[in-house]
Amino acid sequence: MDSEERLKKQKEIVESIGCYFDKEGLQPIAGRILGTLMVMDKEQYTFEEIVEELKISKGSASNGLRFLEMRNMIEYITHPYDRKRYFQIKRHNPFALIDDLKFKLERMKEFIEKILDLKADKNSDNYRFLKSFKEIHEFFLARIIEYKTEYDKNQQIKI
Amino acid sequence: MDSEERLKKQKEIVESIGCYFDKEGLQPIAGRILGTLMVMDKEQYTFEEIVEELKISKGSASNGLRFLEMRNMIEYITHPYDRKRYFQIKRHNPFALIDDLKFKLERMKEFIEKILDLKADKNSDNYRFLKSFKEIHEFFLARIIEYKTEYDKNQQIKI
DNA sequence: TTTTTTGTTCAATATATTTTGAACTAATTG
DNA sequence: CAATTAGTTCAAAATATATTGAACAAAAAA
Repeated sequence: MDSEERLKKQKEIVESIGCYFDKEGLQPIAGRILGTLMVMDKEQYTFEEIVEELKISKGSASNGLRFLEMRNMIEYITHPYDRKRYFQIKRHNPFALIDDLKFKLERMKEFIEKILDLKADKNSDNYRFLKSFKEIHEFFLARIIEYKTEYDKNQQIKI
Repeated sequence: MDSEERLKKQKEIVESIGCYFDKEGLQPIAGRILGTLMVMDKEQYTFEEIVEELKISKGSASNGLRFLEMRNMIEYITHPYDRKRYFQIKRHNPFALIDDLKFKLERMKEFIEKILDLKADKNSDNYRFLKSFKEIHEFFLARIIEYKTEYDKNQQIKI
């Protein structure tokens, strides 16, 4: 595969990643910025390079980068005697998706507990369903920590 | 706690569940409908009852109910000689959140494989990070099936 | 057949989100 | 000090999404 063909394919993936994250609740431009930082061979982009690469306004770039930074998806580094910021994907939370599930499970569990508490009929179909639903949440929550530990252990063996 | 007080608290939870699902990408009205079906003591609502309970237009109710049905979050049952549809929360997929994670992990894994494949430098920081990211995805994916099986086994012992 | 019930559909309105672009700031360079 | 660099901010425009309400449809009841 020649360099030009690869570049074309990479830009296609940037777009499809953009779409994906768009559906996940990112702004379209934020999705494309993230895609660019993940996919392209260049590992660090300055503000101005993002503006050029994606052909967007400075305002949008500023907004999108702040958005991604706040969501902990990117970060920037700086160099001495250089005011530019070099943006790159944040490389230190590979558990993001799993942590996200953990958060949702916890949140949902809280809701369900309140709901159960307020139900008049503790024998109703909804009561029983929600109770078993809560138990599944607890079951998976209890294991998420285990899995992380197990994964870390596996990693150490590899090293 | 008297009945009136309980009702008030239940309606509060309906609102907070509505907000939560709103952030998760549901329409505000859909979130409230779902909340109502989860929280209130009444287990089945007709179209008209939803309209009254939430004080919304018929169009919104029609739209919200269709939306929730398509997302497999509610269902309706009917009775002979009765044209009304009785809506209730869908009680048969307690693994929804977990299945959702599974889907996301699979989706992300596909993206990452494509990205890795197209990277020019297989020794770059991003390449190595994304590779370990992919491995975590595979690790958890492999376990999700196990967990379901394990959970089902636990349930059978209980019964 | 006419009326009522139980909805759906769709155009218009309301609301929220994204994006731009111009004006601005603060630091650095000449 | 003036000019340049590297952005941020914010109001306005563009776009997308949600909601309403009126008109409609299909089945059942009168």
